[in-house]
Order: sequence, then structure tokens, then C-alpha cells
Amino acid sequence: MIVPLGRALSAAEEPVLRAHDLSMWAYIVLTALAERPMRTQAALARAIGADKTRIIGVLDDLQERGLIQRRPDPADRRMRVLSLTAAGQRAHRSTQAAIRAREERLLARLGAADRQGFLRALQVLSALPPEEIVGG
Amino acid sequence: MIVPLGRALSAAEEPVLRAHDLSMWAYIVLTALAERPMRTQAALARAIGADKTRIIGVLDDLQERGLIQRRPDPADRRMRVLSLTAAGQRAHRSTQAAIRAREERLLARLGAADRQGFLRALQVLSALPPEEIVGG
DNA sequence: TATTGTTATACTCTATAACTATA
DNA sequence: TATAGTTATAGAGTATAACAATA
Repeated sequence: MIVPLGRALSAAEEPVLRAHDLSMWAYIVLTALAERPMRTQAALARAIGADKTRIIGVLDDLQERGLIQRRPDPADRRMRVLSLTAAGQRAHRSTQAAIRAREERLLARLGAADRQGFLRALQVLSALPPEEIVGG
Repeated sequence: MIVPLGRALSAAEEPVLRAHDLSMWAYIVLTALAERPMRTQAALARAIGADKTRIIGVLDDLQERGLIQRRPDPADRRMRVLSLTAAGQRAHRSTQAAIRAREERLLARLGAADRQGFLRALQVLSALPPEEIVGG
């Protein structure tokens, strides 16, 4: 049930993201960096559950459009310090608002109790480390 | 949250499926046919949200292993009537039991109220036609 | 030598289009 | 001609491996 639902929700959010000129991964990256800047790209990749090679193109694009900053760390120039620009923060906030409005319309279909249980269950299960899910 | 969770759950169920020699799609097909036999492959594909070409290899394999029957409809020999064999029913039941046991262990982490809300919310949202999800 | 990021390559999954057979 | 199923092909998304820069 969850996998098809995830697909449907992704499909539902795609028009919203396109309207804000962001790919799904770009939005995920902005969301992660909005929570806190990262010292390396590998750390960002881990945080969002992506391969480190997967996000390079995304970062290239976001940087080119001035939504993120990506500078070599002066202390260790192998690393790239990542953070949102002011424009990036604005883009993230407006996109997130649009997505939340859409989610709100869907959650309105649920009873208050189910809704709360659903969101709490998602948080609990998402917070589990993968080993615990696999191991049961 | 839902998409990564779905990925994690899929990954968690994979060892169980492998132990029963079934792919994810094979299991989905068996589950659909356990509910009710289908008159055409296209109907099955629609029912499980897959492309009609996607399931052909799956059906080939299941038929070869004697888990499903797939016979031309005498009334219209273009169509293939699909149904589980006795062995297919057994395979489905034992695999489903193993998967449910694993799900049970995960759901045990939730409070009773959250758990009920979570499952009901999943049912409600999954039952929504795609248009309503996209349209909001 | 070990690590960060990058590029190039291969692999998996899925969808599209062309084909066969029945009607 | 239209439909069910099949096959072959191409596309997107992802992961793996080799490479360059820095430590």
C-alpha cells in the first residue's frame, strides 16, 4: 500500500514542483540545507538517502541558479561547504508552502484521530534506522 | 517521508520474498489473483498498477513454476484467463504470513491509537482515485 | 596512502512502439 | 479494423568503478 501511495503523492507534487522550477531531488536538497548547512556533499547525500554521485548534477544546477552556495572549505579544500543563499531560502519557503497546502487538502479527508495517528506513525517509522526495519 | 519509508519497507521485505523464491512483482500478482481470478492480463495489470508489458515475464515465470494457470479463453482466444493453482495458493499464503509477521513486528512499535489511525489513513488514501490526489 | 568530489560506465526498471494472433 | 498479448527498443533513474585534486 505504501509504495503505490508514495508514487501517487510524488506524482501529485510534481506539478507544484514544476511550477517552482524545482526537481524532486532539488527540493529535497533545499529542504535538507534549510534545516542546517552541510560541510560535505557526502554528508548531504547520506542525510537525504541518496548516492553521493546522484546529487552532483542537482547541486550544479542549484548553484548555477544562485540558490545554494558551494565553496571549498579553507581548512580542507577537498570538502565543499554547502548552504542556502537568500534566494534559495525564499525558493524553499514558497515551494514548501505550496506543497503543504496540497498535503493539507489530502489530510482533510481523514478523521482527526486517524490523521494524528498517521503522522505520528510516519515519524516513528521514518526515524527507525534501516537495520531495525530490515531486522524487524 | 512516505517515499523513503516505502523504499525501506520494500528492502525489508526483499529477504522474505527471496526466501520464498518470489520477486516483488510476483508476490503482487499472486496477491491480486488470490483475491479473484482475472479474465485478461490487461485487467490484472490495471488492478496492480503496472504496465501490461511489465508483467509478462512475471507471468511466464509463475506459469513455468506451476503457480498460476494461464489459458486462452475458449470464447475469445485472444484473452488469457489467469488463476492460481493449488501450489500458487500455498505459496501465496505462506509468503503473506511471513510478510505479515514482519509487518507486525514493526507495527508493534506504535501505540495502539497511532497504529489504528495509520492503517486506516493508508486505506483511505490508497483508495482515492489518482485524479483526486493530483487535483487535491 | 586515504578521502572528497567528479566523470564515465553499466545496470535496473519502466514505458513506447512495432509485431502476431485472433476477432 | 480493432483488441490481447508479445517482443524489441529506448528512456529515466540509479549504482559502480575509474579518475583528479587535496590531504
